[in-house]
Amino acid sequence: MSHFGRSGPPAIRDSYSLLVLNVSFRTTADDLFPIFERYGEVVDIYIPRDRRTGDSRGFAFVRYMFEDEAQKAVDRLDGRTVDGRDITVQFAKYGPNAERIHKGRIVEEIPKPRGRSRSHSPRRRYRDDYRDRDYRRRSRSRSVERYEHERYQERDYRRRSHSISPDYDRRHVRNGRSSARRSPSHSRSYSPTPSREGTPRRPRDDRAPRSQNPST
DNA sequence: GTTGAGCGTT
Repeated sequence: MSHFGRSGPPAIRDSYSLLVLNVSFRTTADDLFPIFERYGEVVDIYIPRDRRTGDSRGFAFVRYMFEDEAQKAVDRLDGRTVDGRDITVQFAKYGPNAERIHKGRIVEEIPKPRGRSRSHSPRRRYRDDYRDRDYRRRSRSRSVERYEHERYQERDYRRRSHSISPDYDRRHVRNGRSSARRSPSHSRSYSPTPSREGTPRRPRDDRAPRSQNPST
């Protein structure tokens, strides 16, 4: 019983999740199993891996059945040296579901949030406070900028990946420009994304200025 | 052969 996740992840609601950071890139679940298993019964261990390379991202998730064992593992394994690197063990959380997760485990269940409790709306206060700082505009603006930047980098990266050397190719075109004309038909096939020709260069520019209605 | 803040299912 060394392979976890092969048979599918166990019940999350019945297990505590621990996040192990700063682990080696070559560290596997089998390596962490005997280490975490000593402090409690590990129900599942999962290590996210890159879809491109297939290597581990450097962190893993370990699930315990009881919080006592999980807490002990965090206190014992946190800061411990594994595979030559000092790992960081702490309780994990499921992103947006973190609200329902406490100490890596779901503490509250929200089956039907339909009931609108006007008397109980503590979250609304946070929203108001967030808006008061006017950070939403700045935050979104910056996020968009970063997103555009990442997209550009990804596109450029793929293009370069297609060619061995962009400089060489560019210089080659300068000298042997007729070479490209020699095979115009093949030039089409070399296009990685032929559909991009008909794609507008500024999609967000078309919907931004005209359709913008801040006050409704 | 490399890297190092983070939050998860092929």
